[in-house]
Amino acid sequence: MNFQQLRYVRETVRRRLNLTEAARALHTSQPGVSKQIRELEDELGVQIFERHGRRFVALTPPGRELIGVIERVLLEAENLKRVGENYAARDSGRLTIATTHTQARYALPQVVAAFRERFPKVRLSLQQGHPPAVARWVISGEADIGIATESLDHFDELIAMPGYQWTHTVVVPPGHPLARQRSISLEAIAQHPIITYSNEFAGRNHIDTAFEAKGLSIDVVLTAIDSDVIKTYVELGLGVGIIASVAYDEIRDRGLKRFDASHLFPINTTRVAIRKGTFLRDFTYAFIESFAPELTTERVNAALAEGKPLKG
Amino acid sequence: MNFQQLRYVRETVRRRLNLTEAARALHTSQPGVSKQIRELEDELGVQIFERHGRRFVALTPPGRELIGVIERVLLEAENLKRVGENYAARDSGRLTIATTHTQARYALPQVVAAFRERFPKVRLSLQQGHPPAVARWVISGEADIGIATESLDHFDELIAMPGYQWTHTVVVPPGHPLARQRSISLEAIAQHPIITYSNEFAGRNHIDTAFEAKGLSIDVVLTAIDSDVIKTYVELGLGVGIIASVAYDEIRDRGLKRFDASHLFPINTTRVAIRKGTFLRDFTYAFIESFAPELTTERVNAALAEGKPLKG
DNA sequence: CGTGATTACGTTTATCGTAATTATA
DNA sequence: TATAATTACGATAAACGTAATCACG
Repeated sequence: MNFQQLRYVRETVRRRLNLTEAARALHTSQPGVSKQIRELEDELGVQIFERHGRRFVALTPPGRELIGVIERVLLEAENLKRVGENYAARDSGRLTIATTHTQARYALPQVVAAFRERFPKVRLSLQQGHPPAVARWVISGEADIGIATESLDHFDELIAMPGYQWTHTVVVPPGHPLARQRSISLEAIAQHPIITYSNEFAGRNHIDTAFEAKGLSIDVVLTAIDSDVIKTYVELGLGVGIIASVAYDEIRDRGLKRFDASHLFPINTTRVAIRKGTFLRDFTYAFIESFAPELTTERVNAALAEGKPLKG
Repeated sequence: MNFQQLRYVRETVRRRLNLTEAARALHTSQPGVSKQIRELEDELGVQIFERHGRRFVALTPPGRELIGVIERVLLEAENLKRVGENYAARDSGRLTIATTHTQARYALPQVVAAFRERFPKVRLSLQQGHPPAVARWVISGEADIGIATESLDHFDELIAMPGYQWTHTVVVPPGHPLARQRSISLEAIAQHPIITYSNEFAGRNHIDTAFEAKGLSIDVVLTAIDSDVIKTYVELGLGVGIIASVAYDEIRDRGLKRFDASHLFPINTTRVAIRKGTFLRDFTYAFIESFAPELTTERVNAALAEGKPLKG
């Protein structure tokens, strides 16, 4: 039994039992993966994969149990490397943040800038996608931390910690009928076409539920994952924009009339997610704390210890 | 990085940083261990062991962090093997029970007999020692489960579950002054020499505290880890015996006068301990349940899941 | 000096990739 | 027939044991 065999099995499962894909993903040859998996099965004395002739069609019952343990072995093995790096090269390494557009564009720039100044040797990368993808990247280890407003707290494998809270803002172009009003209401908005975030993004749930609660039906003419896209189409007069308050820039967006909508839609909580059982580098703690000052190393560690029970 | 390297490091730590002993314990050569440990250190980029010249004198700070992770990796790797065996050979394998004399001699025989009948192919072994040793064997994985009355609930690495409760019995030889009495009191016992269990054994704590609570000083003339030894010396007239009730055999011990002492000393709880995070074979669950019927597979699993937080 | 870690080196074993083969949908 | 896993085999590299060396207490 060796780590390579376990990696092969894990990757094969992740690639939906396609051994060829797994081999490609791990930059190795298909026969090698095939042989190693067989040897692991021989050593453990059980089949992990159910085969129809030569095709992998499912995990066997022991395979289903094994895959959980294999994930844990590999997770801890990766932790070993991280502990090493944390001492060997305290201030260099790599930090991958999975997040959504709104966070990347409006909430993170200051944090990233400060981080780069403090840890110039750390290679930062932002992995951008919709919230379920953010969660998936963190779970698989492709990203170290995830930052998003939706869906991060729905996964057993993750620990989601509240980062900051925000509300929505309504924007309309200068000539719009609503632009003359002093304040705004859900009823007023509902009479116009709406442009806002796609499903599963940046508090979109909260927008829908707020209208539904008042029995209002709305006409969403355009959805985007991207506040800038939304603002662009609002400027073109396509509708009323509902965006995150942070996405309104006083200077750059002075062409748009803004209404505070914090009383109209529920408050949104943007969360920071880490995978349970992961060892975090010192600079990862620093990044999290810089993003959300309440999330100190101690508190993150406490959350990590709390959430530890993976599965019996 | 491979499992062998991790095993070498773990064993070296267990052997108090003596690499030669570690090599011997793992049936391999000293140079091999030396080289592999160095290669692991190179790969992780940190020293695990602090060396004075060529001697290992301590764990370095990263080493202290690594050893915990290494233990977990290897624990999970052993779980992989157990899962495999659990399916490959459902009813054969090996079960090692660490326990004390009293349990082995009086509480376990029926359980063992029933177990052997149900799982004839499982090789059973009893590892006998004092309670701290029992705990140590379970923690190190040398034993699968531990059964003892003392000290099992003092270890973070263990999950200790209440198995059964028992009380003490006082025994005296026929000619003893106390033998004429109908019942017995702590005050009466304290006037005679006492023979009972060694420290840290079979509720010895409870015996001492009961006397202390009444301000009685006692004269323990002989201690043993072994109820049979105690009874033998009581028969010889050396003193009053205080033993576990289960250790009194109505037939074999009819030469001794017995007093129930359940009202004199606190109730003792014998616990079953398993190491946190361990995968248990089906027959291990069966053994535990046979020993303590309330400890069903479900309850043991629940305790296992509860206790999972190892360390952040 | 004895105990204990490291270095040197040859043997053995395991791993990996290429090419050919076989089986499935 | 295209896709995908297995078998065969040769090249490469890793792991291991023996013997010799070096360093601390």
